[in-house]
Amino acid sequence: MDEKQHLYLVDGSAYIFRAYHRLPPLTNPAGTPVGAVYGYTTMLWKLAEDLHKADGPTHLAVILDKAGTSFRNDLYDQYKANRPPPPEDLVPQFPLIRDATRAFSLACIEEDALEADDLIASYARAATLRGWDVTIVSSDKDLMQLVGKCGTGGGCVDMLDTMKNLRIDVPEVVEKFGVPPEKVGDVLALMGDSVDNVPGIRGIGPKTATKLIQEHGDLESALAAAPSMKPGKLRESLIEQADMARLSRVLVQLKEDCALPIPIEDFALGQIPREPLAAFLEEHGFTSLLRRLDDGKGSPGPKTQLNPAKPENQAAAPASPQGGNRQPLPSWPAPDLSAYACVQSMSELQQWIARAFAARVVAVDTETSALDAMRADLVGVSLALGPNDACYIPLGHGGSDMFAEKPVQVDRAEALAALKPLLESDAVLKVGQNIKYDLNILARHGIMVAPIDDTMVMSFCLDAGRGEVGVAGHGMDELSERHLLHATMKFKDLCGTGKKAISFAEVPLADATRYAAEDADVTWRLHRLFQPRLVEEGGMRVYQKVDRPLVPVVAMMERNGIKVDRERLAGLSSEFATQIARLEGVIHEAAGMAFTIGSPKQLGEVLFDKLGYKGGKKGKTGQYSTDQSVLEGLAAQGAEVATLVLEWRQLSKLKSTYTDALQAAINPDTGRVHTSYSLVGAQTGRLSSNEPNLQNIPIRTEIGRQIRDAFVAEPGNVLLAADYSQIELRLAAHMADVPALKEAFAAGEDIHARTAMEMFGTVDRDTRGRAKTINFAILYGISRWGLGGRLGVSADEAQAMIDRYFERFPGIQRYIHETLESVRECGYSETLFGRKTWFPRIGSKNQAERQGSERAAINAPIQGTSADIIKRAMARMMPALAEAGLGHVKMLLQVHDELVFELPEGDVAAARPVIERVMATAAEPAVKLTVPLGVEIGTGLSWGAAH
DNA sequence: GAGGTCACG
DNA sequence: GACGTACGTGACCTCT
Repeated sequence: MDEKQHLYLVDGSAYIFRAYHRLPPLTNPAGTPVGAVYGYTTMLWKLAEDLHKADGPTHLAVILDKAGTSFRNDLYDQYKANRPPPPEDLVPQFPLIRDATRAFSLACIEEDALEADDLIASYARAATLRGWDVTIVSSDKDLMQLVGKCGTGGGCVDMLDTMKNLRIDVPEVVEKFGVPPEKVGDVLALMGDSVDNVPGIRGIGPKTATKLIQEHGDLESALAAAPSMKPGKLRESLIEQADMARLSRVLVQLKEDCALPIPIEDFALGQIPREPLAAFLEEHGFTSLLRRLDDGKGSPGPKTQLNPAKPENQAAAPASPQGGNRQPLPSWPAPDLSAYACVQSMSELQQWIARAFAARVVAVDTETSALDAMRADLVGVSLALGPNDACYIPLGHGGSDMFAEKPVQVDRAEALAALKPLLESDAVLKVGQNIKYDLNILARHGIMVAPIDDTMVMSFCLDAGRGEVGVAGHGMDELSERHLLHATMKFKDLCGTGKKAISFAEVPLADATRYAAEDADVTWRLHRLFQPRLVEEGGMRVYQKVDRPLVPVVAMMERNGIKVDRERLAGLSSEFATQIARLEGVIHEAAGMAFTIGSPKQLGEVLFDKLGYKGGKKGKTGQYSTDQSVLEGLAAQGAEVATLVLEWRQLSKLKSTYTDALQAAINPDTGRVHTSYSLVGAQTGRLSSNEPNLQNIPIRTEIGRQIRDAFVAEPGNVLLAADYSQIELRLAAHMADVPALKEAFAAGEDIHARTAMEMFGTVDRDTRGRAKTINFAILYGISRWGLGGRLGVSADEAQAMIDRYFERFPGIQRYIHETLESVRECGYSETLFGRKTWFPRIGSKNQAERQGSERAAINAPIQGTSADIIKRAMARMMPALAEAGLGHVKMLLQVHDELVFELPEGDVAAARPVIERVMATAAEPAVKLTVPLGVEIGTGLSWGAAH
């Protein structure tokens, strides 16, 4: 008949304490801490996966402690008396443990006046008597007394420690206690238990207790033998505290005859139903588990941070121009620069590290000798654990002046070795302001910092667009002044500027401590402010789902860098130089005088005053405009000089910005060019690239394209470029719900040709080009004058085209109207993933300003959604490649709708479909698009050849 | 430091 | 009646 029954008894209460201390302080979309719940959920998941395995559970119940006292308190009023209250952020998780258990449709047992251990012992006994095997899921040492117990029916007990993935049977117990399980109670009675406040015998620890029981067999024999022992402390303790030991023996004895509230048959496991489990996983943002549930595959996935899954439909917060300060400041003391510690010994450092482990959240900042994360040397590290509770650890001060005395510092390698476990611990959240920089600095020292939060990125998810025009608005100095009403020390005041500037390594320790520790302190405080705001204001979703996972990915791309062919660039530079010199001569001759061609002012005067060409002045500065369109106009009039100047400008631009600058940007250590991406640079959520900017390498002209050929792969490798095709138009078709455009994309049509057909009834080079212009005009927020100017038609004609467009593509006009209405009402626009961009000037009385904001507001959801999608693709890319055995493929660059990789030529065939799939499905499962995302992939020995 | 110009998506 | 006319960036140059 029946196969062997196997009952799993899960010690839930003990588990969540361990999970709490082992996992980072995660929160669910509602802001409730759920780190321990997550750990608990994954543990149940693992057990459920064993369901059909040979030794897996046929029956399972979770046993929980119920708050209150037990019979042991009647025996000993001090029992568990000195147990500290559970941590504040664990308390709200207790009820969620029951929810989680119910979500798995599992039984959950708790009884007043009974401890979980006693219920477990009683159930274990009942089951073994019936001949069932029992596995106790716990690592509690008290429960080890039960291991190996076999009932008359033939069932036996073992234990399973899911965290260490360890089976505990009799040999393991013997290894731990030196005695078999039935003697464990005697050992425990002697050694006591400080956590439960079981007294034991003072002065006797595990070693002595084990030895005594090994020698004498059991507690009573050991106590009886005491008078004949050799005189000493041990003998006296045993005699004097014999009663305490006997009391302890009773306290540690498990009660095996409790009434069983639910019969064991009721614990039978079936297939775990999808609901209510899916709803629970979704509610708490356990999306990786949710995905596995839907995949129906059980392999443990990557540990993911939590993501909200709910759309944000809360009422919009009133728009405030600066953002932030609506809530009162917490009652923190103002930053006190004299309160910070300078850590100059390993023992002090060890104390800070221990306290950081206990605090579980630590703000971290690194100080370096320069701003380039790929070249700078580490000079020091600062940590903050709370307001004014911060320190600076100098590691590389002094040294440039060989006569000056070097300040006392801990050895850098030793300090980093001590910091590494903290910085890499899953259980401690590391908070930084622009932590990507610190990630890169520390990665160069072999430390892979995780998990992280970034206050700069958090600020961006809250307040993008809110700062003054042209100001990034997410720098620490600004955030401190805006949110903490505190002016930070300025780097300039410490190190100076320009030629007189000194390295941070030369700053005296006292000043360096004040500056560096203040940064960490401020970062810690900002984190405390932003965390609840992200939840309340609905920014958590995009932060956790899109931006935070991207930080380490972008850091890695920056470290990867890309190889450029220096000789090729140098060749182009000298070619360009020759041409420029030749053109200069010709231009000066044509002008009849020598002048600075690169000066728009001088050029304007030469063209319009001296040579007498017709052209308008421009506004405020009273200066002639000489930009490309003006010069092209002159050239069309037959002005030879204009043509020459255009050519000169192109070559000067290419030489100074690219062929010269890129050679200088090659890192001497790596031989590659490492850009730096800003995650908060563009209001819409796009990345930006700087020093050097690798997002504007020429491609549109043949002469500029040669520069792309200088971006190359290492020998044996190729570059692979993967582009989203027309992603913004596709998103516009989806978001505005335009049937004709959606059909065209679904059918894989040439979208500009389709537009031309709809607009003009015919497709040729001319109408397709005009249609393309109109399509872009739509994305950018259209005006009749703007479109007319671009197409070279009157505003009235342009308006007629716009009307026709709206007619042929219904949905667009509605989208524009609804977007603007919503922005006027809420103050911000939103992407499909919930990224907000604020438009404080949408209601401006200045028409130009207001209309500018309106155009930007029409564009932001589209451009921003596109940015969200490629960011999601980037975050998923390396895990997906690694799963396909392609973990060595390097992701190098992102250019808004393009990703560039470097990989061995032989791996192209394998990598191509993975990259294609990750990019094409990047919106899922959060957003279901009604248009396909097209991805085009090319490879070659150079970036130019990969297109 | 501002303004003009132009490289990219 | 004038405004100034496409969205988003960053780098380089000149001139104050």
